[in-house]
Amino acid sequence: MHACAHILQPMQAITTRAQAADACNEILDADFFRALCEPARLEIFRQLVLLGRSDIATIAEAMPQDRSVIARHLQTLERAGVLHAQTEGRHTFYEIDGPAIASRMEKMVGLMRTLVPLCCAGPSR
Amino acid sequence: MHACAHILQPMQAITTRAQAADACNEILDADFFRALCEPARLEIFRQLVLLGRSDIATIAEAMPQDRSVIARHLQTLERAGVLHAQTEGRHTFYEIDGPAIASRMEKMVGLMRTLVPLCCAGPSR
DNA sequence: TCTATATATGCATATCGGTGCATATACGCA
DNA sequence: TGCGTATATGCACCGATATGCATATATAGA
Repeated sequence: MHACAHILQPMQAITTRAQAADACNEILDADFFRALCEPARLEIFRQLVLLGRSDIATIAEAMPQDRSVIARHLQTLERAGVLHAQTEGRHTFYEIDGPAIASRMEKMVGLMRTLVPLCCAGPSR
Repeated sequence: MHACAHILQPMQAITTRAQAADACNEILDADFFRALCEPARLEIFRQLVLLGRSDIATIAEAMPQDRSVIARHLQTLERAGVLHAQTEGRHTFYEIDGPAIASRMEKMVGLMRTLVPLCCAGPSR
């Protein structure tokens, strides 16, 4: 079992569809996906890639929407675990939480790989 | 370079934030996330885990919504690349496209891991 | 303390999307 | 061909949400 096997396989083996369905409830989070399904929020994410850790005003400069709208989108992304927020004086700085996102998505990849032999290979069998 | 390194690293090295931002446009698809952000569609996905390849009526039996609603959700999931559709006579069968989802998410994981040293470690530096 | 700035929030509005019903279309079967 | 079934689609309704403006709150600096 080599170094990154944890990416491909979940902690404890899933051998039945019922177990896989339970794992879906644990791993697939609607709020996480909802945070990333909005073009405006995806653009904010991209701006944070370009700018690195930045405050709201700096991010809003690169976008057409009102600052208050950007501030709310940033809150949404932070609550979904996509960004990390840090307040310093009057400024609130946001930063992409890359490790957290990668970790969540690794679990999803592991789940999908588990699903293949269980339910992606023809009818019930 | 061992077997699953492609999961952790993108095809060609990304060394600048501008390149990373371009990669975001390629890899992060709003439609894909939108398909999975709706609880009803996530439940359909879970039903397909439990049932395996099934037609619309079978899936709809396990859900409170009207069949037409389920049919539309299935179309949405199929267009987003989450499910695979196959019509046989009067029936349309849907199946989770596990390999496709895993492949997409692996790219996302690779992107996130690339992002960490570029823009998740403090302000512009 | 007073002022300017950064962010947060209440509110109204417009758009988007999920839902159900009615209906159309397509197919298998007698 | 005629009937029943499975799916697709047009339509209207309604709740959720993105947006912008006005305002409140908080903080740094003079």
